Amino acid sequence: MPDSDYRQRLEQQKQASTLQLLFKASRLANERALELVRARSPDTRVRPAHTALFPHIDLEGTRQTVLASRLGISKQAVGQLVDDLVAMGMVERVPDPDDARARLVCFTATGRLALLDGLAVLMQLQAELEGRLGAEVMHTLQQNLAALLSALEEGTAPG
Amino acid sequence: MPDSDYRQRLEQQKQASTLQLLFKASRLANERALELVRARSPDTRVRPAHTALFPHIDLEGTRQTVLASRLGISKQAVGQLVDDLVAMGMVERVPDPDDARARLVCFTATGRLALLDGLAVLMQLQAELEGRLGAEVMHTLQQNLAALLSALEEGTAPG
DNA sequence: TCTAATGGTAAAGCTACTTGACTATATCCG
DNA sequence: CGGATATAGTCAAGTAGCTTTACCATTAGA
Repeated sequence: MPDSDYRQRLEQQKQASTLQLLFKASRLANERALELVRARSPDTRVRPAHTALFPHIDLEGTRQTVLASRLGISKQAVGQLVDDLVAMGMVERVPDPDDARARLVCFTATGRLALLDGLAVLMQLQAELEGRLGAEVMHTLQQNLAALLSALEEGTAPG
Repeated sequence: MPDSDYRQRLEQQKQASTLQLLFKASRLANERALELVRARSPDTRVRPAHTALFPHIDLEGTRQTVLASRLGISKQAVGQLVDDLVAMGMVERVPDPDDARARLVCFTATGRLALLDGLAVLMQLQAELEGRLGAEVMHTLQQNLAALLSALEEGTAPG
């Protein structure tokens, strides 16, 4: 393969790199959010994987299997994260009245406060980014990401 | 805290979830790409972390520290990935004529073919998504992601 | 009522990193 | 020139965030 061909393909790659942008942006945003959390409460033991769970826990409690499917991860992974959150006093597992196998993951009072605090961090970062990008870009980005997400979910579901 | 307040905050969270969309989309796209790779060559030992390196390796070779900074990960992490790729015969480490400490990571002939093959996979996925979202959405998504990325990089650099 | 599905746990392993400590070479400077 | 400091890379160990496999308890369906 001559160099010229190779270089040409590399050019194509650059054009095809939306997905790589996605990966890198995700990584960086994650890191940045973690920085903010640590700056705000340096002794926190809550990690992003935990906070990712938070918005999916309903007020009346949510089963772990439901959390797993909402997050797109295994129920065991959810179990581990919930274990951690229970140890931190953020959530508790209460028996599900409708099914003796199941338990509902519910926030404690502490957990709710932490949720709101975490929310504040996310909004801070979001506001920071919006300040640089403009509200419109931020808005269309959200729309397009949502579309991308559903396209990705569509793609795997029927297979 | 009354429930009504709590519910209201949750609504805010939903609005503030661009970043969570980003995280989830990134995860899914990664998985989808991996599926495609495995469908194409079931016995491959190359993983996404390896292929992420590929577009950053220049034709004339690239130092590991440079790769690390381009990818935003530690030089040790790059070292590990390059170790793997060397074992697979994809790349080789050649001495840097300008610096006896350094070595240049270069593609082997095998590596170049693998690169082009991986590129094809990425473009396939990209085309698949573009088919669902439309070229325009895909294009603005790329633009916006690039903007987001530079905003994120700006944010950490001066700190 | 037997069977299959579902909710969850236990244990181990894997990927993709990180940190800290170290060596070898290079560069700047008095 | 010599010495401090920076840089390229390696080695070893640890961590985060999952997964897979195996299993138990309960429930739902034929």
